[in-house]
Amino acid sequence: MAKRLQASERRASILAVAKVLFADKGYHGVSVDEIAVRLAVSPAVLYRHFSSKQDLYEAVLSEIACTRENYVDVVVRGPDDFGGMLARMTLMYVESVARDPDYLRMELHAALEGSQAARQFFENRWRPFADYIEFGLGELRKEGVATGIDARIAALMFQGMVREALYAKLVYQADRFRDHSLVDLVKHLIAMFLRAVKLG
Amino acid sequence: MAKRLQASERRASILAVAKVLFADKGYHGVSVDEIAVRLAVSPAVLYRHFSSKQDLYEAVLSEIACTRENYVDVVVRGPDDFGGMLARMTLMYVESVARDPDYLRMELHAALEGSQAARQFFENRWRPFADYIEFGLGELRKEGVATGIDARIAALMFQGMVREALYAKLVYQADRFRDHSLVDLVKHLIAMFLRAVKLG
DNA sequence: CTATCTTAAGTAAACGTTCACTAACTTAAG
DNA sequence: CTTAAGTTAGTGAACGTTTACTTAAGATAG
Repeated sequence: MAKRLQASERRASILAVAKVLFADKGYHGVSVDEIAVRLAVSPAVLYRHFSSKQDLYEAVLSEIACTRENYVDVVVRGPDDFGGMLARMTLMYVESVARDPDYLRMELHAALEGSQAARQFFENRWRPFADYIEFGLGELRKEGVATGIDARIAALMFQGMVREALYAKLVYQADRFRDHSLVDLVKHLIAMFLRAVKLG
Repeated sequence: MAKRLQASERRASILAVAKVLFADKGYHGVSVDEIAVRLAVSPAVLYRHFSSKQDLYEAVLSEIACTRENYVDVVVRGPDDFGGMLARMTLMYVESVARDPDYLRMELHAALEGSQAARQFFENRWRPFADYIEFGLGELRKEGVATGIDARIAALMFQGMVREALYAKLVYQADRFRDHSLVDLVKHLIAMFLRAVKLG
């Protein structure tokens, strides 16, 4: 018999194992038995904590989707120029993703499935950047700089380039970039982005 | 009984139907029976033309992955400045993807599965851009412009921003960009990219 | 006729899920 | 402090379904 855990601990352990497997192979790629085997527990245990496989999957998805970065520290500590702040926010985000790449894969799965969670991923993970860029460029325009830029499209560009760096390093593991660390890559990209919005 | 087709026509019709379904739901999300039903044919027909479900999937994947754009027209017709050429190539690519969004989804599936095809997708679809950017920036540097840019990272940025635009419009269908056509979006992005590499 | 293609009707294995049951812990009366 | 009753966590086999795949017989064009 498997070790007896408190309901809350067991639930957490199921979520942790399911997350790794679902991130790796997607919903249909993982069987309930496989999850149970990894937990060294019988399949029925899963149904004590989740009403169905789908329910477990959605719990995994929403746990990841609902995680938000707290950028307060980043805003407080350091100069408040647009580029510097954006760089600090981005590096914080990128480093947190690098620590847990399963997040990236789950985001992709959610996007392909068109699930509700895909929207949450955007709201909690990317929206802060889009908002900061739209706001920041708006302020700068009042000062007569960064004029003639569509802030929304700039935010799209930013999101795309950061995402591509994350994919290249964490999903594709393209060895074209073996000489650049992820942080290094992101710093280059931000410098280029600032030029793109006429702040370089 | 279903209409009798020549082997080659039947094979092609199977590939066409399987492509739509696999692009939509991924390998494990589609059953052999489902494909057969859509073809109005019995499952055994599939096994006459493909040795297994996996074999059929790989045929779909490699058919898409091996498609290459022919950029000759684009290179010949029009001025040969770096920005103009890049824009024409990109628009040609983007329009071809818009005509067949299943390609995009299959590329994502392949990436998540880490399949061999993922490499082919890059080689046939994105590599031409990466190569053109690396070469073009190299030439420009000799003329003393666009200096101090890492061409490889610039190519990453370019790929990311184009991909993000495609996702936003074709996969996510984000209505933040309902006012911009895909072509419009891409033109803005290219203008920004040129500034990012000091050519704006 | 006959070679080729399609079909209906299967197979065994894997799937998600539920079941009757047992082991371990918690509680409170004697 | 014991001990019996009650509660929670876990088991493993079995359920009905769906899966990928096969076989043997029927239909049709050349």
